[in-house]
Parts: sequence; structure tokens; C-alpha cells
Amino acid sequence: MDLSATFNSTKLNEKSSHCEVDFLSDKKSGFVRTRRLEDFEVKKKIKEEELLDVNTGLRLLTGNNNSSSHQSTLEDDDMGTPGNRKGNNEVNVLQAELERVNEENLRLRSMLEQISNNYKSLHNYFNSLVLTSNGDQHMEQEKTGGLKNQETGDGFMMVPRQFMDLGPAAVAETDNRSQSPPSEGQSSEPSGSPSHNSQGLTKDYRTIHPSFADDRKSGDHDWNESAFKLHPAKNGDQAAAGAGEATMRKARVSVRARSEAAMIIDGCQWRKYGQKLAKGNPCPRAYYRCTMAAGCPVRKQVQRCAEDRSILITTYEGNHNHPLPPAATAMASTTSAAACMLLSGSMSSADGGIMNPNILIPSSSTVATISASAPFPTVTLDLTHTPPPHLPRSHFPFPFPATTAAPAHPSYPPQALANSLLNNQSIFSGLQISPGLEAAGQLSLANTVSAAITADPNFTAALAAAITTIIGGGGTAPSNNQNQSSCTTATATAATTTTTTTASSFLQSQD
DNA sequence: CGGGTTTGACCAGCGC
DNA sequence: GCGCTGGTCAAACCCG
Repeated sequence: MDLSATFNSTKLNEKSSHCEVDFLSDKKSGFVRTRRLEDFEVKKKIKEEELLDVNTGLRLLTGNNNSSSHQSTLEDDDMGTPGNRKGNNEVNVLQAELERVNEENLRLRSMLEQISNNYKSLHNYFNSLVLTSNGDQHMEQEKTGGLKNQETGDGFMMVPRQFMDLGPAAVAETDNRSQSPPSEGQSSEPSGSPSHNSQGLTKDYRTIHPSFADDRKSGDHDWNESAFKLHPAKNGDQAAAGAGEATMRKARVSVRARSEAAMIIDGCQWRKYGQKLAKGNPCPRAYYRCTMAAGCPVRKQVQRCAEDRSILITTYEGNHNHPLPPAATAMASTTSAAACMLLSGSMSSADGGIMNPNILIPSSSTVATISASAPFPTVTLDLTHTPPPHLPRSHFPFPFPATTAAPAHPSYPPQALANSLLNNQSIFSGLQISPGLEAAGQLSLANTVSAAITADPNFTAALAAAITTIIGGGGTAPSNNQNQSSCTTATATAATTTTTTTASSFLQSQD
């Protein structure tokens, strides 16, 4: 019975994960995704009921037993034969067993609930940390009601995204939202408040991981579209008003990766609009702008490293103002994640007075670097380091299911990787609040990443995409929604860990 | 012919 | 103010 209950519980989780993967890997319309979400919730409930069916089944049995027991008792009363007494003893044994099983079931459910609560608490703590780190900058917005509404009318949480949003337009939009009539489940408390209840936490989780789905979300809503409407297109120049905003607008993320290709495939459509010979680099720098929508402010620069021309440096700037396919969403999220981390650095600057021009992401100095040097603070994701040959290929604390191994297809769809990573979401969430994930182990992990990259240049794009999918909101979020990602270096740590985990999966698949 | 690329010109910011 | 540099524009060109 214990095993049965545990099995069902495990099966529930597995099913949930599969549903989520299904949902995430769905590249169709947001409507379909929403339906998937509904399916997911329904299946989840069914599975929960199945878990309860442990009771239910027993209850049936119990009922039968009880009734038969009752009947037997009556019969015993009537008849009282030794054979019936023996049967009655068996019934009593079964009843005792049933009670024991019920207690066990309750205990398991209690454990499950406790684990769930622990996870939520961790998430809450993480959110409060994020809010704390961003509190100064957003204090004014909180005062002005920017954080009043945690949830929009369509069940979309605004707060976590709000503090991750980069542009004033988005903030203004949030303010506008805050003036809209309160919606169901609305709270006047900031989402990151430590007093956040579990419901709010669940919402937070959904916000950070849209793939987790808002179970109350209206049905015929395209995720990308709805989120996009919350953050309408904003011209970068028009959006830039203050110096801080300009900083955010100019915040960049640079990805260094070894690749023979002229450009990494990130799922977006780009149009080259210029090429320059930059000083100090014989290799020309190419300028691209996103052509997936008219007026999209996103640009990227592609240039080979002067020192090592096998290294391709791709620098992204800006936020997309349009829905993106999942694959593109992942990479696009990088820009906001970078900007958010830079914002975090700005906060440090405000607190400490001097901004560290080059912030090494904790324990991942070989992977990610934040450079806040003027005029464009940049997060550099360095994926070019080669691992020591003695490094073990797999030493990750959490296993990947077989379905999460990098596909054999050479392009390694980022979404697939992201999905695989999302299967370990809770673990990553824990990592997000664990800046202390340190030292040699992770350094080795970082090196493992490099091994994967070295093994296959195509992995680079997929890897970066997967990372940003995780920190950017689960891969189904639109790029403008990408600001759901954390603004803390802890997030970068998680991203790094995610990276290494992905690499592990990749390497295992290579084996 | 439409869309993308190339490339010289133009503009703005910055340092001297 | 001038020159340098990065970034962008836009006409010419290329290609399917």
C-alpha cells in the first residue's frame, strides 16, 4: 500500500511533467497552449483523484468490506457459525489493515503537502529577495500603485514581471493596469512580500514559469498575444526618458561561443542593415535588426573575436515588441535577463555607491560576466572555455529523464532543452535562491558546458536559448514577457547551473 | 519582383 | 572645433 500510494504520487508527478512538456513543446497557437494548460490541469486533477483513488479504491473495498463486514456481523449474529467467525476475523484484519493504510495515505498526503509548501516558501523567499534587491528602484512605483495589482483581469500576474520590466512604457502599462478594476484574487500586497500566502506563491510560480499555467486563465487567449498586449510595442528611443531607463534600454547581453557559422541560430528573423570595421578588430562587425515585426527595436551585432576568430560574439540589445516562436523566445529572453541583472548591479551601485564595473557571476566566472562599463552595460555569457580532459562527464546531482536528453537533431531545438530543464524546475528554483552554490563543483560544471559547446557548435544557440528560457519564464513566454526573469545574480547562478545541467544532458546523449 | 545584402555616406557622442 | 569611432541610413546590387 505504501508503495502503491508512493507510486501513484510519483506517477502523478511524472504525468504532470509530461503534460508540461507536452504543453511547452507545443509550438502551435496560444489557444492550443491554453487548451493544453486546461488539459494539464484536468489531467492533474484526474491524477490527484487517482491518488485519492488509493483511498477510493480502498473505500470501495472498505465499503464492500464494511458492508460485507456489517453483513457478516449480522449474519454472525444470526448464524454465529465458526466458519463465519473465521471470516469475521479476516474482515477485522482487513479493517485494521485498511485503517493503517488510510493513516499511511494521510501521512503521505501530508508529506506531499509539506514538500509543496516548502517549495512555495522557497519561491516566496526568492521573490522577496528579488523584490528587496529591487526595492529601492521600485519603491516609487509601489507608492504610486505600480505594484498594487498583482494580477490582471486575465489572471496574469503583473508584479514579478513589473519589476523585471525594462522600459518605462511597460511600467506605465503596469500602472494603467493597476488602475483597472480589481480582479479576482487580487491583493494589495506586493507579490514579494514575505507574508505572501501560498495562493500568491502559486501565482508567482505561474508568473515566473508561465508554462505552469494559470489555472484560472481565460481560455481563448494566446499567451504570447495577451502578454504582448500588456507590454505594447515601444520604440526604444521613445521609451527612453531618464538616464536609468536609457541604461536599461541599452543593456545588452553578449554571447561568446565557438562557432564556424556566420551567425548563431536563435529562432529570430534578422535583417542585416550594416557592417563596420570596428577599431582593434580586423573582423567586421555586422549589424542586424529583427524583422519579425515592423518596428521591432531589437538589434544584434555579430563579430568574431579578434584574438580567437573561432569565437563568435553575438550581442543582443532591446526587447521584442511582438510575439515570438518558442525557439526565438528563449534567446530573446536573454536580453532582458541581462538587463535585469544589470539593473541589479545598478541597485548595488545605489547601495554601495560605486558600481563594480565588472561583476563576476558567483561561482561562474568562467561562464557569465556582467560588465557595466559605459556606455552599454553588458552581460557576457562566455561559452568558449574548454574543459580539462579529466573532468567527469556527468556529476550532476539531479538526473534527467531519458526524454530530456538533447535530441539527435543537429539543431537541438532550444525548446526541447528548455523543456528538459523545466522538468527540474523545482531544483532550479532552489538554486535560484542559493547564491552559495559555489566553487569547484560548479566550475567543473561550467567546463562541462564548454565541452558540449566544443563538441557541437549548434549546441551553443540551443544552450543559450535553453538558459534564457528557464530564467526568462519557461519558454512559452513572449519576449516582452521575458522580464519575468529574476534580476539577481542568483538567477545568473541558476542559469549557469542550468547551463551545466543542459550540457550534462547533452554530453550524456553524446555518449 | 520582392526581400535581403553590401557599402559608402551620414549622424551623434566623445575625447583631445 | 575637430577628428575618431560606433551606429544607422539608404541606394545599389544580388538572388531566388
